[in-house]
Amino acid sequence: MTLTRTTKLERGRGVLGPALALVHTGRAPTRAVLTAELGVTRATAGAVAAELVALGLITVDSRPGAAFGAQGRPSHRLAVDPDGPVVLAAQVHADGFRAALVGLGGRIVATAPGCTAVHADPAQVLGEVVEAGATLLRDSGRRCVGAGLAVPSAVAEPDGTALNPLHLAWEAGAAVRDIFTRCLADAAVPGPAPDTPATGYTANDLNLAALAEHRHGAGRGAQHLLVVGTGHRGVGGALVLDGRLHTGSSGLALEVGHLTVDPDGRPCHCGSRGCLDVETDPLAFLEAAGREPGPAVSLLEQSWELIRTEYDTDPRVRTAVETLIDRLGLGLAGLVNILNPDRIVLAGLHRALVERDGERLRAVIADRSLWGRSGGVPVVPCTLDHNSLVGAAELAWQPLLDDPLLLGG
Amino acid sequence: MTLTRTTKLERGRGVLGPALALVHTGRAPTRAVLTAELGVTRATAGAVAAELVALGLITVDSRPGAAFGAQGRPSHRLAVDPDGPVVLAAQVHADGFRAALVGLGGRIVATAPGCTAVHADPAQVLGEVVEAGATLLRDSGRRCVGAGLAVPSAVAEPDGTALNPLHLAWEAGAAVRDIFTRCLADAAVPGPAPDTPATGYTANDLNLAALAEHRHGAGRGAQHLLVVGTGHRGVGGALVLDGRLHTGSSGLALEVGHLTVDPDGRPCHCGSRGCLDVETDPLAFLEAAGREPGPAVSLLEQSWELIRTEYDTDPRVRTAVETLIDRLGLGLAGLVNILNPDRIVLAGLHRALVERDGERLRAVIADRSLWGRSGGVPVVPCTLDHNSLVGAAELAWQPLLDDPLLLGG
DNA sequence: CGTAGTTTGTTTATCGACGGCACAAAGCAA
DNA sequence: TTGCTTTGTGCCGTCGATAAACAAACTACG
Repeated sequence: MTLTRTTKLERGRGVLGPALALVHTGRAPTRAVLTAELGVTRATAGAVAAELVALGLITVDSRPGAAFGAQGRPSHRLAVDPDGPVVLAAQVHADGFRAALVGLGGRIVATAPGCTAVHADPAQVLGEVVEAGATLLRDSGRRCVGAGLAVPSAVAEPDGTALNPLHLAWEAGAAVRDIFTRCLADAAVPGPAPDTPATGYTANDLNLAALAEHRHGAGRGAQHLLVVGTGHRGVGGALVLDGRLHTGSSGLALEVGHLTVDPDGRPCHCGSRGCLDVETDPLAFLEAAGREPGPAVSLLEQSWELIRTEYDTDPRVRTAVETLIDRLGLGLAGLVNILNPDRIVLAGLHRALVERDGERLRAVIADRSLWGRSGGVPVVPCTLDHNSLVGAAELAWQPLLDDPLLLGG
Repeated sequence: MTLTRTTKLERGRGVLGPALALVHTGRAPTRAVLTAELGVTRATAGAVAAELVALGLITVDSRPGAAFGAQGRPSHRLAVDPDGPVVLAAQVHADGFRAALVGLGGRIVATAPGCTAVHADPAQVLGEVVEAGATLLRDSGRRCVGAGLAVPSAVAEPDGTALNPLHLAWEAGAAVRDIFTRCLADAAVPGPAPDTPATGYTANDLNLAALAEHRHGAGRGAQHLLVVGTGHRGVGGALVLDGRLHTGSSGLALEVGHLTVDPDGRPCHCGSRGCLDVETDPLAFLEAAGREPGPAVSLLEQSWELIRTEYDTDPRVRTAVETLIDRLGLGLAGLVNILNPDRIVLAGLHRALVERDGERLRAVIADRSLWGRSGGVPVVPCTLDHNSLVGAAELAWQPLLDDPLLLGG
């Protein structure tokens, strides 16, 4: 008696994760492409796709007429299941927070507008954040398989503490990841395995923005992606290597804010002068443009608005843009010499700078980097809305992208 | 009739490579440890070890009395086979070159002393290098399974051209890897597969030194290893991430020589002032110590000698050491902020600096790096002789470490 | 209009690496 | 001695994946 009928649906454990990742990032529109990308046979790719469909993660559009292709038998389109599970993503920032449900493919399914709730106690803030997310979940009626949080602070690994949550009035070293995890358990937010509470994945917001841009935005396809950007104050960096966030040995890599870009520049709290941090952030821009800075929280919006409306009319604005581009270019050149990225994506105020005068920025980088003359790194603005939020969702998806069978296989 | 006797010796394709790497780096002294490190069952580990023995790569010391262990059944020692295959490793530098045969475990089996042969034509130099290696091979009568070359120049990927072979009188952009491969074919130096010529793996000497130190020297066990060091002139860096050399998107990463460490310092050919390159190399040291620099080629030896003999007697030497340590510390702090390594290994002149006053260096780094106060990165001198040579051998071993069955399975 | 050619998808048989388990071996501790 | 602990091996099952043949769906072209 050999009734070993366990095959067929149990297939593809090893390549199941990579296959889901390919559909998730839009790099596998059909099973044929999936076959090539995974380097497996058509049989395997077909079985894997069937398994992912059975798990409710992707769809195969088999309707007659939906097939497409130039020659030979047409393909059926592979896509993320729009009715599939979601993750709870959240971002806290100086203005308050934002919670959202995010599906595979980085699609934001529902979002609760940012509520103002700056409070010195992280447990209270994260409690409200999770509560808002849980409400979204209940209203949507969808299955939740994880949760991720973006914070405006360096996050130490592997303990998940926030080292410098300057804008949140939290104490340095707050155990954000543990607190977030506890809040998720209190609100009974489930993780990938049914009926077990979600782990509270947490990371720095710019790091997560980088991850999101790499998978769904301006960083797609880059092997060594460098992301640099400002928030309201200061400058942060992130590196995505071979598709994974590089956070260094203890989560503190890419603290690029204190590269010297002007030996005679402003004094910085780090003790040096002319750091990237104080020379290319919104405050420095407003000063260079001769504008009175408004409330700290909206310095970034104020700078954006200024560049958008007065770049062509006010020469001081144009000069300020050029000054910041020169400083930023110097800093990026230093990073290019050390990291040798194949693409640079800029966020925050820096995004506006590259949008306004990308040629000047690229020229400065090429001129000041050692090997710049031969080639030159592409420097592009980021393209995703809410990239930190989408990045937080990526963090939550990761266990499933590593092993989709966690769902219930 | 089911005579499917193909099992048993064909076992362990997937874990064979990692297993060899563990024995190669000395992290698997017994099959029991191998079992734990690989995360497989004892049965698999045993079969894998037997396979590696059959391939002639490792030995299991089964002699009675050679077993050891605290409790329970004693273990037999696993070791690299001292009579196993070797690779041809070579290094070219300003003084000439050195060729060697290197066995698994980074053991130098035979070496030809450096001959002086600085010539403007890389093909001629590499021809002599390979000839010397081939002679060593013939004399030893051992099986050769690959070849690696270390050059004092940035090597561009994936084309393998030398971008700045300053000390070799070669033209920039020389196709070193191709030339090396051709010389190997001319001399009939075999690669891993029998009777097929070796590929001429080539990389920067400091990068290879870093790889060697990570696998067999001061960098063992580090996950994020930063190596910085000088040659005769200039400063180079290298990063080993999760056991693999990180060379950036085109082989040009870790060009750390042009970090600014003294805004008022010496002018550098890069256009800036006070670069790490010109502030912490042997020439800068000799100047700071008030010594007349000798012939450029031996500036490093001259500096070493000076530190060894006059550090305790001549206050100018001590001051020069401290000055360079302060400058180097500033540069390393910048790198720590960007890369967040868990260990730093110093080579060349920098090795002597950390040996003389490591405390001062660590203090400077901790003081100038953002998160230095909480922890502090271990900074240690390199420990291997001829680490670039051993690193070149690692490059040659790599295909076999990825799949030992290349040998003839 | 029909046939050839091309590419996609599925079915079936089989392979091979590894895990599980039972058992044997080799030392130490009473 | 008799346990106890740890190491090493033989046997079989299982699971992920391949290979190869077949089937399907469309284009190109005479």
